[in-house]
Amino acid sequence: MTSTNWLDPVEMRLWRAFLTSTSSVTAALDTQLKAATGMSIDDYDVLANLSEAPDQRLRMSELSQTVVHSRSRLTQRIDRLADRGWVKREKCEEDARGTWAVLTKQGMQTLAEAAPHHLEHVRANFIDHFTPDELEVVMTALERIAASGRE
Amino acid sequence: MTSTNWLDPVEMRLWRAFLTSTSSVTAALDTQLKAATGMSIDDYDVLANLSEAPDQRLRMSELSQTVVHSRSRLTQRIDRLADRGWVKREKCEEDARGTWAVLTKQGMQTLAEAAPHHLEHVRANFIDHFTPDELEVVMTALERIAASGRE
DNA sequence: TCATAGTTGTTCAATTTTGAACTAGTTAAT
DNA sequence: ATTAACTAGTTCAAAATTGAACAACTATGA
Repeated sequence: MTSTNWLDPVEMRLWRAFLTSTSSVTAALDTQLKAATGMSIDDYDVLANLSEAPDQRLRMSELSQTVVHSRSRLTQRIDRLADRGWVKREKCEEDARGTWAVLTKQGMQTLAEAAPHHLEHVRANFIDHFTPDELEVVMTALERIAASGRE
Repeated sequence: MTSTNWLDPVEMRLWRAFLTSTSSVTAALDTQLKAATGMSIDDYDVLANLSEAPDQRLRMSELSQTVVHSRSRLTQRIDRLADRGWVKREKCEEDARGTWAVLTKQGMQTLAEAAPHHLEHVRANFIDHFTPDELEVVMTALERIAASGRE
């Protein structure tokens, strides 16, 4: 630990704004999504990531990294999504320890129905608050942060 | 709902970066804070907000807004913080329905010990990844988002 | 003044998350 | 070839969160 611990006022404002914007955007979208579809924002996130993966499937461990879930948390989320028929598990041939999480037809359809509604809310609660210039800068910076978390 | 639902690629990257950076920064700091002090990042957030409030106290409802917790979630967090002796409740004179959450001496001290360590991690995981220019832009934008959530 | 509506905070049961322990399979090194 | 170390995913009990229901109080307005 160095001695330059303290945040100056601007840094503190950034940090606070990050914490608060994070929580409030997530909470708003979660509420809206649950009301409209019964799924949480984390459920949506899982389905959306699977839908874009080759063959609509990802290994449990890779998925757990991209949605930033602990392994057990993802196991149980996939259990619930499988109960609803939106996702299924398949054995992994290349590595007998592994499991694929696979988006089902029904999951794809549910996602397709949910998406326009949800993205509209993403716009309203988040995207529309940026100017085009800000959008570029914030995206670049947050991508750097996100990447640093994967090191 | 309008028909301009879909996000263009840049907007989508911003949204993804926000989701991922959010989760991974929070998760990293939470782990570090728990290891060092036994408190979660949400606990820290409550203590920090109380410490800066007049008289080191806030009404439950106000605190629940600033830390973006549901009322019941805050009730139970304060229960736990009170069990540890870091916070206490006091009846509110002006409004007999109300309760003050008050930071105790011991809570103040615990926070003071945790802060340098924690803020160092906030730097390492978040602040240090921005250039000075970005910092300004991102702060302004995220403050706008945070404010929109309080409307 | 009285009723209605709204606010504050808590409680409770159901759901979800956490984190350590575990099984099973793979990799690497000697 | 064995062994040791590592990785993938699940299980389980404890802890935390959710959201609806509730009791107590305050504000509004006819």
